[in-house]
Amino acid sequence: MADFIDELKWRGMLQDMTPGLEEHLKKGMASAYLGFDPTADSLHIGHMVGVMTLVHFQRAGHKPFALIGGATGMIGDPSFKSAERNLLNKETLDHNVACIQGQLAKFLKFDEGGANKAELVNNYDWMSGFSFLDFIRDVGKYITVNYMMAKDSVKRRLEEGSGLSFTEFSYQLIQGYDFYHLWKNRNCSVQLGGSDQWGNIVTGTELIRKMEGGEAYALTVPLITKSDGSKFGKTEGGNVWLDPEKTSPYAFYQFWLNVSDEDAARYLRIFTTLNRETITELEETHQQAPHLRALQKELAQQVTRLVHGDQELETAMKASEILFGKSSLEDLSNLDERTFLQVFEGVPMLEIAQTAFHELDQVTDLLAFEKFVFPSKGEARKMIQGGGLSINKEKLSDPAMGISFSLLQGKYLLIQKGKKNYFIVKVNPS
RNA sequence: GGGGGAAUACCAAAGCGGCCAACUGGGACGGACUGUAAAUCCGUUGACUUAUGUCUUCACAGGUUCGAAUCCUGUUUCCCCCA
Repeated sequence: MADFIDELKWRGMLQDMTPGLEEHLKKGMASAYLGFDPTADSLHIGHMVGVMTLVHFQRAGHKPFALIGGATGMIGDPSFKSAERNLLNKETLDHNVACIQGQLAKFLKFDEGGANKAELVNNYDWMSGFSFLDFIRDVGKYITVNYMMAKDSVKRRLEEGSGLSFTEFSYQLIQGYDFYHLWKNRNCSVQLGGSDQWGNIVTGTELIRKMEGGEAYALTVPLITKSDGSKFGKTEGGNVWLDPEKTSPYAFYQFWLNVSDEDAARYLRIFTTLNRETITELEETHQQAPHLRALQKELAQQVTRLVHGDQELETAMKASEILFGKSSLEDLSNLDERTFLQVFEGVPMLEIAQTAFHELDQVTDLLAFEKFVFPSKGEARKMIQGGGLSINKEKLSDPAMGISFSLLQGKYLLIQKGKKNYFIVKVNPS
């Protein structure tokens, strides 16, 4: 069985750790936790680094806890104060917790894991009944304000002069208490987290030592970066979510496929469980034939399969093939309607009555119809003249041409603006 | 409070009476090339349109002129210098 620390090291996932952690883990099965904020009903790929850290922890024979910040998520928003809103919020949180748990189950073994099966805990369970007075007396007493203010996260805010509410200031104490609670009740001796969590985590180990003289450890993973300096995990459309409703498996697959060469090798180490030899091999393959993009393909397939399963991966690959491969009108015609709709799921679709459709004179009339593809005929014309428009995969050359395209499945037209922008026109009989 | 300067399209920045819908760079969007990449090259970038046309723009409101983004007056905002 792989050694957790070694594993993280070669994967480039080890930022920092407290002394003694390595020895501690060598003694036998240990437990660690990592927190997620239930701010939405889905995780996004930024969370996956944390998830994978837990995965490696479990694969190394240890017991992972995924902590959902039900309590911290609740106090995070000061506008939810009234009892009524609070209750509503609780429902949302429950919903979010349930969704996130479902997603985590794809990565971690919750049921069949045996002694080191994963567990989900929610800090709402132990924080909700904790009175403020009890908290500041039993917990706050052990940590000095001086200590808390020395944290980078706090220091920076003070220096910026942007202000820091007491609530935000106390956050590290609450997170510290979570660690204490799990250490005390669940024998959880390690907290994992992103490098930005170092200060909060260490407050926890400090609390454990002060309150009970106990020993606990911290380990952080580096922030995921992109080689061009832009923020990881964002596309023009926003976050890349794990929820297929929010980010289609196709878009998800495409995200990974489009990762730069430099990033691909790193991401392969971080986001997949492929072993060292396999990755090294892929890197060599890539070196010899970079245009084949072996790294990206493997990365996209691995991660999409992990998150969405084989079925969805297959559809995503098929869709990519049709959208970007050298597909023709013939290939399109050969698709059955179900596959067609699946491939073009999420593509804007305009429904148009047959009578109205036949009244259109030129292509530009169609393209500017209800401002669907273009806001004006002028723009449509310019795009056609620039050679940037295809219908049913066949490039248009004359802006003044009439409409004489064969409808796919007798009712669809596939309009393509540029390389990646698709639109579908559906002609309805009647 | 006194003196000087500036406001131009998504951003930056030319233009200083007609040749200006406005140079140029960036960005954005297309095309070629390619690896659905990078780099490079090309095109488009006020609106409607395709006629060698119309309309709306150069802080805002007026004025001079056949004609102004360009000159004059007032207003607003910003910058610099002196108190």
